[in-house]
Amino acid sequence: MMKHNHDEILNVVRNELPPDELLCDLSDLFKIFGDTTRMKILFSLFESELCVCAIAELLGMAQPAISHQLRVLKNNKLVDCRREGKTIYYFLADDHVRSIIGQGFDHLTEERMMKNDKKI
Amino acid sequence: MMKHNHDEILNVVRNELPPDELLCDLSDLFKIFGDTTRMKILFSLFESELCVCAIAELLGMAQPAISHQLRVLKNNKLVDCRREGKTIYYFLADDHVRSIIGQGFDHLTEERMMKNDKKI
DNA sequence: TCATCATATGCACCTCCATTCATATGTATG
DNA sequence: CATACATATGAATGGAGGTGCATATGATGA
Repeated sequence: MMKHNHDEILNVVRNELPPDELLCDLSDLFKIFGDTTRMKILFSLFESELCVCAIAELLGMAQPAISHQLRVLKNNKLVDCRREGKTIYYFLADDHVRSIIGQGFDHLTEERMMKNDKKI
Repeated sequence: MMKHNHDEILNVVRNELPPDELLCDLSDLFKIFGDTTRMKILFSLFESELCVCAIAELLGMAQPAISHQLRVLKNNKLVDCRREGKTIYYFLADDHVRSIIGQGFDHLTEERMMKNDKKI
C-alpha cells in the first residue's frame, strides 16, 4: 500500500500561507497577552492611567516585577507613559488592545455557555 | 515627606477588575496563540481541513510535535477533528479564531505604518 | 490475525522567561 | 549637595512548556 498523498491541497495552502516572519511577529504579539500579570495590568489600565507603585500595590507584587512587565508592554506599543515629577503614569496606547482582549473574552464566554448547555 | 497616596483610584480600579480566575483563563487562551507552530497550524486551517501528516509535511516538522500541538488546540476548542478511515482531518472549530487573529494582525500592520511615517 | 499506515501518548531534555534581590538612575526638596 | 522617594536595570534562579524519541493505539486490507 502507498502512503496517502496530499500534494494538491498542500500546494494551495502553501501559497496562501503568510511569510514565516509575519507569523512569528503575530505569535510574539499574542505572547504578550499570554501572561496573567500583563493581563491584569492591561485590565487595570482600562479604567485609568496608573503609576507603577499603584499597579504593584493593586496586584500585590514587587515593584521591579511590574516595571519589567511594563517595559515589555511599552516595547510592543501596547502602553505608553508620561512623567509627572518623580511619578510615571502608564496608560493604554492603542484601542486594538481593548478589541483583541474583547474577542478573547467572547470566545471564553461562548465556550462556557456551550458547556452549560450540555450539562442541562 | 510622605509616600504618595493613590487609594481612591485604586478602590475604583479594584472594583472594576474581573476575578483572578477569569484573567487567568483569558491569558491562558492567548497563550495558545503565542506559539509560532500553533499559529502556522491555525493559518493553514484557514484554507482547508488537513490531516496530521499533511500539516507535519507543510511545516517541516515531526508528526508527534504536530499531534501535541493539535491536542492543545483541540482541548481549547479552537480546532476539532473528524476521522475518515485511518486519516484524521482537523479543522477550525470557531470563527472567533479568525477574528482574534485578525485583530492582532491589524495591530501589527498599524504599528508598522507608524514606524514608516516616522522614517519619512 | 498479521503487517502497514496514521495518529496519539509518555518521558526526558533543553530553552525561554517571569520573578526576586540588589543596585543604579532620576527627580524634587531642604 | 545630601536625602528621600519613584522607577529602571542587571544578574541569578526556578518553573513551565515545546520538541524529539520511543512506543502505544487504532484502523485497514490481505
